[in-house]
Amino acid sequence: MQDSPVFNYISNLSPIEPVKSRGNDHTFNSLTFASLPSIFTSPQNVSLGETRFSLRRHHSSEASNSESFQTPNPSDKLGSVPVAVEQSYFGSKQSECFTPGSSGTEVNNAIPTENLELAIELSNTLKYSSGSPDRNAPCDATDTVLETAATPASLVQSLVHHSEERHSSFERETHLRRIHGMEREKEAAGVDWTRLISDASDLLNFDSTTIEEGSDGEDPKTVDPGAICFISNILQDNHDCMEVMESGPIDSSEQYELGKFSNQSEGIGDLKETDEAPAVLSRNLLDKLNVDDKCPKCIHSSCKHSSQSYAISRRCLDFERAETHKRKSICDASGSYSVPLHSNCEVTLVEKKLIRTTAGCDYSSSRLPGIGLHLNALATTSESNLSKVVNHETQASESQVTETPNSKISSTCLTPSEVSHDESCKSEVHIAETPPEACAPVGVESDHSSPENKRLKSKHVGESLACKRCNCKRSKCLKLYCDCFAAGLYCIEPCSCQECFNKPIYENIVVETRRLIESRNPLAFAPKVIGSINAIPQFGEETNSTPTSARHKRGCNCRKSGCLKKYCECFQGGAGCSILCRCIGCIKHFRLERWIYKFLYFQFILLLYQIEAEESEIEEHKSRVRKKDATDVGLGRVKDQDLPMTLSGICRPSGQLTASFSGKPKIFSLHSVLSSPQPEKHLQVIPEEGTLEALDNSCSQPSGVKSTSPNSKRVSPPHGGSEFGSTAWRGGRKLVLRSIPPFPTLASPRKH
DNA sequence: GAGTTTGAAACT
DNA sequence: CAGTTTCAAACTC
Repeated sequence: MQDSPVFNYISNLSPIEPVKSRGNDHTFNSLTFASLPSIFTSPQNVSLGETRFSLRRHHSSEASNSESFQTPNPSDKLGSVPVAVEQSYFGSKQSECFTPGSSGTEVNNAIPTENLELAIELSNTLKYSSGSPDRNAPCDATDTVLETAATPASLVQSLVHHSEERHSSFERETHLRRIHGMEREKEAAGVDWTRLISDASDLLNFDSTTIEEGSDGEDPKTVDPGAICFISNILQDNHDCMEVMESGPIDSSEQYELGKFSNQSEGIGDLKETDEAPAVLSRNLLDKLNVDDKCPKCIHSSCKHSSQSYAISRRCLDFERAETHKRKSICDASGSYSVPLHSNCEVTLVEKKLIRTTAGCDYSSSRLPGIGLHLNALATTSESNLSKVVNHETQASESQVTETPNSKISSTCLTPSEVSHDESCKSEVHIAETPPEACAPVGVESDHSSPENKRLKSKHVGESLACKRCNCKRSKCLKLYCDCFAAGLYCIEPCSCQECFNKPIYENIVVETRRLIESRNPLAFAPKVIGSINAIPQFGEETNSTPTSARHKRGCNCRKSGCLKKYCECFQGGAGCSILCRCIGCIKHFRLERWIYKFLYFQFILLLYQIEAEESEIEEHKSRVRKKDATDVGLGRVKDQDLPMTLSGICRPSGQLTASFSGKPKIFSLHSVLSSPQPEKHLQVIPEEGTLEALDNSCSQPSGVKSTSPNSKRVSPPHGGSEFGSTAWRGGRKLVLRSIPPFPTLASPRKH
């Protein structure tokens, strides 16, 4: 094929020049036009770049870790993913009850770095471990993959525990060296580890092409949303799992956790909890991540645990820091130890425990009176569920949930994601009880200096994700403008809002307003970013290779930001833009678009190839006809088959209308193009300004047969066109690439 | 820190 | 439903 003159001709064309887009700009983005060879790349090839990216990221974080270990620098951003991961899972350590000015500062700086690396290792490893859909059990001893995952996991556990115990830096270094050693082993493992990274890159499915295309050698921190997406993806997997299991009973492991922790909290005390917590963290994290792909099959505890952990993690983003902040206060007040919380069960129970144990001890002067329940949770709260989950605290729970104006609990920090969880996993309702400080990011004191708040907020917004600290002035925090209100949260002390009505004392107003808004838009308070690909079935997406892909529920409408700034809700939510987006100039648009580009380009090549073939055939036929005409001159006989310009000469029966990529590209009729329904707005073929576009305009006749003259004579094509134009008119035929069939039919060629 | 830009939400 | 206004966050200087 490559030796054919057609290909030589095609190779001389240059139809893939960057084109000026029009209309829906993200539809035709030159950046996604692949070179010819890449047309035939499989989705796996697409992920190669992601793999490279992931590797790059991996090494980058690795280097950063080493460096950070030697010279702990709290201001070091350490890359984007690490920050998010670290802070989501290990952030609580940063605000432990270190004595100010003590040597703990150094430890405090170093530990998160370790955890950071561990988190990366863990995420990659566990993602890998979840990559096999055949796995039924999380602890299959024969699964070497899982073994690979388990080893660093145990190390993580060990390390976290060590860090919790504030071991010496030498010991930490030893562990780090062990990790690095393991990593080298894994790298030596070769293919499997590469797959792991590749899968992890899929996990980091925030469209890494942005980085690849736009910035070689650019600082990884530009991909902050990826960190968010990373977490979201992890969590979403569990969310998916949770959805499968949403109506299941509370499983034994949960009860076990509950009971265990309850026993701890009741029988052993804070000190014990402190010692156990890091290990619990590790286990929970591992369990959560390990169950990623088991969900469809498992009816076991891991799933429930997973669903819990999802909420845990999201909640950890909110709570851990605040929790430590609160605990710090407790420490200051009572001298007790901090209790890192990493499970929602634990959160709940320890929350309650703290409430109980600190009853009468007003550890936070900033607490607001009122209920601390998410509004959605309020609507869906079931006493039976409450009693089911926390039957040992039924009384307290219900009283707090229903109405506790004098409760020490005042506010809620359920994330939007949890809103959905409230409905599907009502066993978590009890977790809604949260102290108001829960929304305050760690390290941010609850002062009211608005600018500082603002700055710090922007600094930590990617870290804490759901900690809304609004600054509303006119909306009274009763409109969706208000992040707190939109997230279903009451405004709390760190908020700098004015004339705020989004407070428990105005509960009726808040509820009523919510109801009003929900009447207009039932999904107004739903999570803006949904992470499951199943939530938005999309054509062309590699559903098999992409486990999850966060998407904005409505898509963005960005025009100027290129969807690369936080103005973009997709970007902000760590989600790649999707087919739902109406954004203009988005350079990181959903991979579907790239798929379309490739498809169109391939179509175009096939079309040219066919034209060339037909052309030679026609020329041959013409020569024969001329000879015949020479003999029949004067008779004026003109046969229809002698007119290649008629529709019949161009088109083929629909049975031949195939865009099949297999077999010889013999017939790719324009019939489907010409007779296609109203072309989709953003699927018009506009490879080059002034060429096809002009053709498009000139060929807007629905029949598309104007190329035949009234007297059945060939119509001379216009001259002087571009390469494509000349091609389009070659042989006296006008090629009308007015549109392509609607994409769904493209996605399923069997329909043709 | 003030002013500008941006895009979602709200409104018409 | 489309266009406009309002709003608050993000961003710039």
